[in-house]
Amino acid sequence: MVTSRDVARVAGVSQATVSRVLSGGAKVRPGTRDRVLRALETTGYVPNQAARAMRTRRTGSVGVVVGRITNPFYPELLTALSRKLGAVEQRMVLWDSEGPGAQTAVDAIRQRVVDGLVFTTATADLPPLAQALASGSPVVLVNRTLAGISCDQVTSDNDAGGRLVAAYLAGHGHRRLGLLSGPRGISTTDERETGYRAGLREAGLSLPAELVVRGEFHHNDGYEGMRRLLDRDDPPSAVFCTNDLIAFGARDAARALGVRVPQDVWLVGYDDIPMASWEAFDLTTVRQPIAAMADLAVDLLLARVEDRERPPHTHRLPAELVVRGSTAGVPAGAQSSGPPRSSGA
Amino acid sequence: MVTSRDVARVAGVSQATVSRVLSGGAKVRPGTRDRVLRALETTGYVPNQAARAMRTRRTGSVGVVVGRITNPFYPELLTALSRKLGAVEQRMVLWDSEGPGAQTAVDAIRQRVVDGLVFTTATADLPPLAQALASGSPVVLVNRTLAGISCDQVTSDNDAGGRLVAAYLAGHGHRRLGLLSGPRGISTTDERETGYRAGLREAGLSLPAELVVRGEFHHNDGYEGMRRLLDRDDPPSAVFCTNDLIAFGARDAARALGVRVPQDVWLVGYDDIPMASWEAFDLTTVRQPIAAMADLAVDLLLARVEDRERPPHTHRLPAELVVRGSTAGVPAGAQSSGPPRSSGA
DNA sequence: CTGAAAGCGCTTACAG
DNA sequence: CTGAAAGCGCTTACAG
Repeated sequence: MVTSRDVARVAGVSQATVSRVLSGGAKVRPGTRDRVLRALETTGYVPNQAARAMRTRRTGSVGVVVGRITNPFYPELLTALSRKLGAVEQRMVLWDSEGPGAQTAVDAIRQRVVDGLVFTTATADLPPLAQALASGSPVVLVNRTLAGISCDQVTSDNDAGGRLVAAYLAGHGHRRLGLLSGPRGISTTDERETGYRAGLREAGLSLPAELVVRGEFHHNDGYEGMRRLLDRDDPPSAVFCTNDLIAFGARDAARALGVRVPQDVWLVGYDDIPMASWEAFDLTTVRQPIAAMADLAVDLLLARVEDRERPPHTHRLPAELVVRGSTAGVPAGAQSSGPPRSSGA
Repeated sequence: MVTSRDVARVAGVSQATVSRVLSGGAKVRPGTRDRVLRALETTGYVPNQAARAMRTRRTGSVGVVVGRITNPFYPELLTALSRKLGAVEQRMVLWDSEGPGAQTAVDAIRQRVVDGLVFTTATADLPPLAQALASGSPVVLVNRTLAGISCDQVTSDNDAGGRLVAAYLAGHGHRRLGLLSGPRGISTTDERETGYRAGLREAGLSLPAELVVRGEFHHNDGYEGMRRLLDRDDPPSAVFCTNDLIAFGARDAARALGVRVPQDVWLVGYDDIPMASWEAFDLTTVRQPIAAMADLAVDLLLARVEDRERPPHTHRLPAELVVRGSTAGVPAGAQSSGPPRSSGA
């Protein structure tokens, strides 16, 4: 393995000078620089990152904690984070938040393996996260956020997204509305639900408790939840699912029961993952600005690595409704259209 | 930040003794060990990984290069790799093979950021991979393999998988068969196609050139390819898609054209990603042993990190046919059933 | 502008 | 069994 000392010998300079040429910042006479550059070339030198990290206290790596890789939203977010990190020349060290991953990730900051951490699935009772925050480690939350903690956070405006859906459905004459969601206590879906309820209220509608079904965030939960709604004597004419995966399950349940979408029931999801546009689902959904969220999260984290004292902020980026075939109308307000036929299930 | 020197002072021993207690291997008198252990506890010491890496020339991290995160197979493989790496207490540094990721990953070995690299999307003309192999860096290929290179490789037996599909379809009376695949030159799908052709040949059947459509590996490629097959006067009665994503696209195309699956056409995929079992697709497919592949790949890589001279091997793990609703029969041989009605498209 | 030197925080021969 | 010391490969004051 070739070291900066080897390069120095070839260039006929001191090892420190090689380091200066590499760093770019320091003043080096052009002739000297050229000799070093040539020596760098001939030796094929690559700096030892471990040594550099020890001296500079910067690893050039960022930790990312993702969960539920089974939800295709996370691979999307992961890709966006990976792209951004590559663009700012940072490496990505990845952990799964299921299992001991979160703790290992937090340890990695103290071990000087990463400079900071991006959490994508923060929950209130995540001890490792609390520990990281208590020790002042650079941490940013993206996607899921946590109220009342001092930490940079990035989310899309889930409340506004839920309102968009409510306004859209109410604006198209729906009066009997359902909700399929995940467990409580998760910021994203809680906020979407809150916005949805608020939007319905403003339209003079309410969300009957019997038309709200909660499960986990899997396809099967949407499937079972939708069955329950459609098995009723008084099923909803439109159902909002707080993420696309649940909506896919719901769509499949409707298919299995012979209930047509959108003729018999409208379906709206949330996330706009790529599958949402597939023919099988053709799902109206709320699109999160994933790339912008990832970019901002990384920028905030790196800023905090440089300055741990900067005041933390929570950022809510706007989301937009994407209308597809699972609802049969243009967005409310853009054009009027009659209410859909009520469900025949 | 607390160092091993701080721990030593608290314990009243030398810094070297702290290091010995930490390493576990060295002999330390029980009383001394206890004092160090207590000091470790009270100080909350965490070893600096950068310093350790510099001394030991082991980073405790493995690089993983994944591509096409848009194909849900890769998140599955990634999860399996992540799980295995966690189990052997290795960190995962992730790069996307699209863009400069592969080169950055290879550089990371020389930079001593990772001890070795797992490639999941090797292709013959990947210069960074060639470079890594030429320099003798620890590298293992999983999923996609490359013939004629000296490197540990792990794949499922794609050839046998393709044969399974051919035997199954031929055994159920299909005589006019189609193939939807990706571009040539990728080991996985090439081998599946080869096996499929061989299996058909053995059953006395051939694969007409006009019933073979190639695209990329996206949903839309399957969609367009299936349209072309179904638009023919003489469409196939069964179509093998060399991965599930293509099969989903094909399924959606059939749906759009009003062609029923499996009544009008049988559909078989490859991978058995979780979505394959969703109602919308209910896809007969070939299941790859992803966890076993990931486990083996990591074991091989770590073995090579310890001994770069060990002879490389290519491992092919068995795959199995999973029968679902996109074909209307139990596996050939298990029970006889008549041929399906021919396509009405 | 450049070199000699210190030091980042460990591990591991080398003595004793 | 334990300590003093060397050294992994860098960066960055400190002199000059």
